[in-house]
Amino acid sequence: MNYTEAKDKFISTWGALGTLWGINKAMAQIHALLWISPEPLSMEDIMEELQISRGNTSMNLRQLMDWGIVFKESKPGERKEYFVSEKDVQELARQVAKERSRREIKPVIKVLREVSGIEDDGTKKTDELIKQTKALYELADSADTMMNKVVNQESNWITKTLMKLIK
Amino acid sequence: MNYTEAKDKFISTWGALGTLWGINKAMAQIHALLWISPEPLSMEDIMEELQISRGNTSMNLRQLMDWGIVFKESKPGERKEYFVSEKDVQELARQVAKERSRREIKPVIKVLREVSGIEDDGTKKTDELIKQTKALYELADSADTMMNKVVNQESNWITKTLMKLIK
DNA sequence: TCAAACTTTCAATAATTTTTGAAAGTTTAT
DNA sequence: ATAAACTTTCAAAAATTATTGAAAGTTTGA
Repeated sequence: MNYTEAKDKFISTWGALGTLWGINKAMAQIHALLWISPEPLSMEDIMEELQISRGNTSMNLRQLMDWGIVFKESKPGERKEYFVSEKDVQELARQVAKERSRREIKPVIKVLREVSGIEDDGTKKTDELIKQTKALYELADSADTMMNKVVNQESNWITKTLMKLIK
Repeated sequence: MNYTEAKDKFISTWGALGTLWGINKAMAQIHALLWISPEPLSMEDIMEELQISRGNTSMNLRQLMDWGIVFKESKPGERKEYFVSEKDVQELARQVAKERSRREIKPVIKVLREVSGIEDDGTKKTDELIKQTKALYELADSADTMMNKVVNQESNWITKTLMKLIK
């Protein structure tokens, strides 16, 4: 496998993984491209390399910036804007965990707390609803608390902790 | 919030979370419905409650069974088949983690190993490709190893471990 | 063996999501 | 103030994914 084959394989695999996890393909592929690029890339560069439109590129770069894993960079004396990705894998993981918690997990936890907190009328179906949503609430809340713990630690805490758990 | 409101809120929230994480809405909602149902449900029951077609119900029940989180149950003397979900939250988590690892994470790890293992021709772009995909490989591999550790422990290992980390 | 009761399959259709591209918007240099 | 260089927006189109429903398939009891 030469450079080009490896690059293309990485970009398409990352795009496919994104799709599987609810992230659109273009967004994941732009991230992959920037992740392995030693230099900042312009919008033109990205459009050209991934064969996608200007609008698509613009919208997905905005999303990546909203997620805090891609940044704008201006080269002095140039009108064009360039983009770079966060290059540290731990920081990438922290940022993704933080955003998914904030946008997706926390709102669900809130609903689980509300639902499991309804008044128990003593019927079997109400008992079961309360019992099962409470169990889910407790699991989700522990997992989320841990994720946020991770997010607020220094960058290599993850690795150290995982290593301790694994061995 | 009464029983019906709480039930509907739980089912639609679970469906929406599924969608966000790449799981189809019907599949997530069928799971939610079975999760809180004190009794096994027939295909008719599910179609009726969620207002979805027979075909859709059948296909998504199959997927839930493939994931190992829903089971068929036959009531003696009845022709119809009934369905129940795994009721233990830890077992649910283990099973989902195990399947996502097997189907989605492991294949990506394999690609990351291949890509990061290409011959280094000493160019800046090849250096960066290798360095960045290797970092991703190491993170993904640690995370996956931990997940599988979790999967192969007794059911309450997760809770104990999370508790240790959080406190 | 037949037929009733039930489930699965799958081609067609519908719904949703993504992508495009051109117009509108913005910034900067003169 | 103008225009060139660039980015963003958004309605329309395309692509993808989910859903339907009827035909085919299966199982069971008589």
